[in-house]
Amino acid sequence: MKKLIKVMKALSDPGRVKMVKMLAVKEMCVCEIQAALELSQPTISKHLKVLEEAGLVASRKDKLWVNYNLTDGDDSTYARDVLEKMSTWLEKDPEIKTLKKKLKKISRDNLKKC
Amino acid sequence: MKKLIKVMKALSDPGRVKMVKMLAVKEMCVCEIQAALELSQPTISKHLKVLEEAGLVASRKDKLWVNYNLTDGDDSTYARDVLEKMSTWLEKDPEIKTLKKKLKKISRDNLKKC
DNA sequence: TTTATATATTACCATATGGCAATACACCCT
DNA sequence: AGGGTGTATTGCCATATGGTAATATATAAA
Repeated sequence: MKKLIKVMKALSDPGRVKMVKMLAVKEMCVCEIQAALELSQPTISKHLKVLEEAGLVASRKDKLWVNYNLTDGDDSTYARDVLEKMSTWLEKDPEIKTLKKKLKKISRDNLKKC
Repeated sequence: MKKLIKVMKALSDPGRVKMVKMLAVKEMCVCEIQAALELSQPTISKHLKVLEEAGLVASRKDKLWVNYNLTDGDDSTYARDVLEKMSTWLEKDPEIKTLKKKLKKISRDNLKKC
């Protein structure tokens, strides 16, 4: 039950939902996510932690960067099922579409400062 | 997006999740739900409203009683998909199992006062 | 060793949420 | 009309949540 609640709560925030939709496209570091959404760096970090603790997202260090990606949902049935649904949900949502376009132009290399 | 958030938020509370699992078994009025969970009547009403606004639950008046039941999720894809998943989720959860047993003994007729 | 950069943590604030008691409303039944 | 019962609403409180600025930590480069 607790795990289900964590998954649901994790996806109860627009910012976190956007992050999941973005990470479905590609692995991203915190500063890239920050450039896509307009939230402060600590806020991004906090949200990512919530997603991580719900078993939806995992991180991998690469030198100075921490790359985040979606898990395959092996943490729980809930995580797996919901991630599967998330891959179809919001595909036609205008806000998400715009976000995905924006994503193409974002790379850690063209971010002067993270 | 807003609708998705509402669905997720609605299922971010253990009490509401329990209500959904119960309503999957049978239609129930507020006082029956109250007898099953140990929460005050206003709290139950408030939770049901949240579930209703997420498109997960609907109500039907029968004289003095208001019977609540699950919708078929026609409000949104999210509601439909999540309700479908909810029918399999938590089926082995001990707390839910106990609740379902308790449910058999609960009828508005053997509740002295609602 | 110093400096710079990417991320995480902390401290703090404003708002949202979940809980209840008290009250209001709606619908019977005399 | 009046009383009884089931549900909804209101008002209030404690805690949770989402946000930021400031700071700490970690790694790379000079």
